[in-house]
Amino acid sequence: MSEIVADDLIAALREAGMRITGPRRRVCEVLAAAPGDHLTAADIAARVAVPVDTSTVYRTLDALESVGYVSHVHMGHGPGVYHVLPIRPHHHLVCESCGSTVDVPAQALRDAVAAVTEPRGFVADVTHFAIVGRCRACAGEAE
Amino acid sequence: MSEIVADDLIAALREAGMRITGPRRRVCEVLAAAPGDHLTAADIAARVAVPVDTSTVYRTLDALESVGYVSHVHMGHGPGVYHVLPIRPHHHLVCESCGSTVDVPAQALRDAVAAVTEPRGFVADVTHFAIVGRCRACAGEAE
DNA sequence: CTCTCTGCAAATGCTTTGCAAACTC
DNA sequence: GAGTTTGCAAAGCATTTGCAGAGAG
Repeated sequence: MSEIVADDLIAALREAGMRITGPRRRVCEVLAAAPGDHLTAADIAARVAVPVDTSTVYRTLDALESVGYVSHVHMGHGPGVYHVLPIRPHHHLVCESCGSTVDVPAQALRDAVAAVTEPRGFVADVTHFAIVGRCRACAGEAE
Repeated sequence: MSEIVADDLIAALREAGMRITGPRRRVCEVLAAAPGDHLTAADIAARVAVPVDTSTVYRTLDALESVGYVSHVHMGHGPGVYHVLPIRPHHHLVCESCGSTVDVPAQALRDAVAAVTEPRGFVADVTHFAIVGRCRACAGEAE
């Protein structure tokens, strides 16, 4: 029941007064089928059953984001990744060397970040950017 | 004496076996003349006395980065920014709304980030990405 | 039937690359 | 001179936009 299905996304779009089309449905299906994944727009375009134009993928992701069901994160240097909003917001640790990623609960850092940003009146969106560095394996190799 | 001057950067390039050329010297001068600034490659190209090609600016920044004198940060959605390595590493708070940035000492967050990443063997480079959100002024307007 | 959405193609913005000529050492 | 470095032009990505036609409501 806490699992998000394609129809939830579709419903949200409909409630926002948007039209339900084949391409949008297909993008929603891909997203719902990959609950924990972080997909690029190109990934989504590649997984869709019937081809959908990249621009449409972006437009659909924007729509889902505006409706609050999807968020995107900027990883290292590559393309941005999108995923259905997790129940628990999380950070992304991206290895600069091998590109692997690890998720960690956002709550772990939220307080620390707030302690730094709040005195300055800054409201941080801590999950919007990745923390880059080196994973255990690559950090080991380096030295 | 703790102030970095263009010649320090030049010297570092020379020590790394690189050649000292007019364009490189000019990029170094711009960087040294803006100690606290975060400049895009285009900013640097614009500030240089005699025109330097953008690709050369990037190549020079890469060189300086490899020598350890410069670092770059990815801000919100726009271009990356470069600056001479500060004595004290810092985070960048970028307002998604107005684009303003605030620097905060990295040390404030280092421990908190380490607490989250170290158990996973991840060595974070916390200053490489900006923390995005809304500055006091824009956060106020929003509501 | 109206208004939104799609696909295509082209444009954009940032950054990188290939290459011949210019310049350092 | 030998080997880097430059400027230029072009390519490379990721993403956005204009527009005419297709499709949803």
